[in-house]
Amino acid sequence: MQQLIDYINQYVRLNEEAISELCKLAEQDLWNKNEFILEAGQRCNKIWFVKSGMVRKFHLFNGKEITTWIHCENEFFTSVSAYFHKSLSNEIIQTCEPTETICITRENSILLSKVPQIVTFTNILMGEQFAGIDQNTKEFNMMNAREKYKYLQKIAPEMIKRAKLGYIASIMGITQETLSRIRKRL
Amino acid sequence: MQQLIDYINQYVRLNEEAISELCKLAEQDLWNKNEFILEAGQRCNKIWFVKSGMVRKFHLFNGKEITTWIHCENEFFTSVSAYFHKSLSNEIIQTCEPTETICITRENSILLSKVPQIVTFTNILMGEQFAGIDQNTKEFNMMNAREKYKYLQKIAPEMIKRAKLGYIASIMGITQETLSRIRKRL
DNA sequence: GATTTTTTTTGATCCATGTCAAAAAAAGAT
DNA sequence: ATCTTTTTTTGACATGGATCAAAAAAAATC
Repeated sequence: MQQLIDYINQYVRLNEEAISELCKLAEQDLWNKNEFILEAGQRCNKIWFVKSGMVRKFHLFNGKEITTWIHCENEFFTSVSAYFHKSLSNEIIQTCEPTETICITRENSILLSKVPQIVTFTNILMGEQFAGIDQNTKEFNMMNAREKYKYLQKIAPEMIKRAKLGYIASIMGITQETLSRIRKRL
Repeated sequence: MQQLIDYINQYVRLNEEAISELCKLAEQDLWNKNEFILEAGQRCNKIWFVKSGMVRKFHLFNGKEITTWIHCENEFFTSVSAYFHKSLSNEIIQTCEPTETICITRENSILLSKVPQIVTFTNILMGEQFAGIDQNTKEFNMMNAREKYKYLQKIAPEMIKRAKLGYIASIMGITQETLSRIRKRL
């Protein structure tokens, strides 16, 4: 739990009370490799934080798995569309390694919104993520495969080091054969 | 101003007081075709609503204009990264047609956060936009040029009808020659 | 540590999209 | 209405990345 507190402390100063509320309302989980944290068709009422390990978000398209992102230590993740639209998820979230997560449910997040520092943090986080996705989309669309790879190396080095070739290729929207060739003559 | 109120009313019920606050704090502007609403290097402390007309967001990359999105009537726009990071904008926002906008400055948005319905609306809007971008990114990355075009026709028909070929091609990350050919044999 | 399964690499070929150049069409200016 | 500028279309050719198949390497299992 300390790890989440440290992370939030980078953005806002949490006092005793805020920390105790957080400890009361955040839930820790332990997952094996390849376990499903969220399956398609489920509702998604949680936002998770990766304490250790790595998780992959993907969906099925014409029977094939399309990986959209991989989250490593100290990142938050959820099915953005299912969480915010309160709809059934078409995204699947699965661990890639043995993983420890900390999660806040929607209910608890409402309770936490009585703690001003948490609200501030949530707003900052939201803005960051929003701006981040906006940025990535823009950049990505204009890049060829090699440029995309270099960009990912810069913004997500852990993912590039640890994730399977096929997953990374899927995120980039190219085949794994092409990614293999790019890596060879980089 | 009524148009903005109507729009917000689709999501939350605004009472007399909320409406009067909004009218006091929202600013209307009129722009000619091709005017710059936001230039590169400026700070961006506003969120705009398109009352009529059309605006284009783009940035420069190797001296070339890369269009990232075009907003039509009843859409909100801002430089997401500059607004949320409070940084200098690398995005440029320009009108494509004579355009009427309504904007809320950051200061006024803080004042408006005393009106609970507005806060609710802001949160909903934020979630929508976030989920929307997330969705688009995912979809787009896996599509070929023709599929992207069909997708845009579905989610942004006005833009496809009214915007210049070159702008749309840029959003799609393809050349305008290719888009011209796609349109021909669609 | 040998065997099976999964993942990555390599090769050959094909196709979608890019590039460059020029013509045609449309929009804007006088 | 005519002329000029901008935008869109068309053609010829080049190329990045896809596809299919198979080999090599790495990881998991017994």
